[in-house]
Amino acid sequence: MRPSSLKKRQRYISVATDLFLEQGYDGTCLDQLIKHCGGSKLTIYNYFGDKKGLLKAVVVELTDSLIEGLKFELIDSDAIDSQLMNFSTCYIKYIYTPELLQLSRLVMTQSKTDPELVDFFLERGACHSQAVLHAYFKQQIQLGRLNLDDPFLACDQFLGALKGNRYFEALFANRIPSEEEMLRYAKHAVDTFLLSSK
Amino acid sequence: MRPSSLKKRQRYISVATDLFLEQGYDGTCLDQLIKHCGGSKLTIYNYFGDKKGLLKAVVVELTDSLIEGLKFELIDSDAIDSQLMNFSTCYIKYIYTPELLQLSRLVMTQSKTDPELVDFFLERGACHSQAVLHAYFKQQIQLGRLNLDDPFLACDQFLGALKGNRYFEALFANRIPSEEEMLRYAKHAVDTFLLSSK
DNA sequence: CCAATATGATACTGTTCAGTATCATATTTA
DNA sequence: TAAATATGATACTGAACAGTATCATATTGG
Repeated sequence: MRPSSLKKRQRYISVATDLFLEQGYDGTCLDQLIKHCGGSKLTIYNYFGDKKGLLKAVVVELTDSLIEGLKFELIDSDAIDSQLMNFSTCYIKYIYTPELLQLSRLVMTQSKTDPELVDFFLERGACHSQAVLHAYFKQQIQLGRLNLDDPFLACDQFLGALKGNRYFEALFANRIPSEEEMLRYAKHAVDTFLLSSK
Repeated sequence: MRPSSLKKRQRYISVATDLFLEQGYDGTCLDQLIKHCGGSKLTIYNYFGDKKGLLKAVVVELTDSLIEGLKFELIDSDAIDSQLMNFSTCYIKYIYTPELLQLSRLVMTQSKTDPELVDFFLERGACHSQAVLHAYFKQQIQLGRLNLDDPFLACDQFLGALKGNRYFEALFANRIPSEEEMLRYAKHAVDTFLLSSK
């Protein structure tokens, strides 16, 4: 690839992201991508191999970028209540990010044709979140600030509670709660969790 | 429609269910359906209008049948612990039913082209489960056996905890836990919940 | 500057498939 | 039984689209 082509490649990925998220994989044809970006099919096939390769590039890039949204500041001196609340609001905003919801639907449509893509997506999404929280739980247990029989399961179910049954309405029908509601969900989940683990 | 055609119509739905669940909506063509069932396209179009109509019929029938799996026996004299455990094991087996997972993926692929179908599916799935549990919670609160500030949210998050983060691995990648694991999940969720609400 | 190569523009190929058309045959109802 | 109608068998139409082919042009490294 030519040095001058790097930008063009990025632009393909960026526009393909918009199109795939908005119209789905099958709903997007490569001619449409070219209409937006210029270039030609030959170039796209040089860069990405085939349409699936383009999708993979889109998913890699987007998961990378979304994962940034899960970074939260942990102030050591804070009580566990506010630390958990901190994580939870961050997590709940993350899972309701419109792009993540669209991406989830996009990836799921590939579960039959590209299971590896689904695995990749889960690795960088659900599994990663859980690893972050799990590390925190184990730390707090060692510090004696938390008491959990089964930290892994506690983690799994606490994240489940944060999503709630409500999350499926967002995932399937794209109905996203207001930020105010998200905070309510987070608070309720944290309160309930702490009542059961102190 | 002829009286003698009712069976044939049922057979179309039944075979289409298998094909759609196994191969997806776009992955299934009507000629394939006819290969299995006999008949002809004209008949299919008479019965269902178009391919989407067939899908709708499949979803209606399958949600109806799946919802039966959520019936559980409630013994009044039982303690709330065992009643909740009863519901929870039933619920968790329900959500991990292979057909429901396949159906969920099938319906989600239609979120852009047929949002009404998605609403219908949510109504008969997630919303219905929540209504069942919510009714039970309110009853138990009135009986003074349960203490919840916000029964609706408690319900939402208890169902979320039962699903856990783990559920997404099943939904996206079709990795289904063993029955033994399901029972562990249910027990942990119930124990945690009761610790926080008594 | 020049050969090697990447790209742009465009047209083409081959396939898949929903939906339609046709006509002969079977079923129903009156 | 006869007219009306539903079905079966089959072929067809038209559109969509991934992937390929071709050739002229632009960019690169040596």
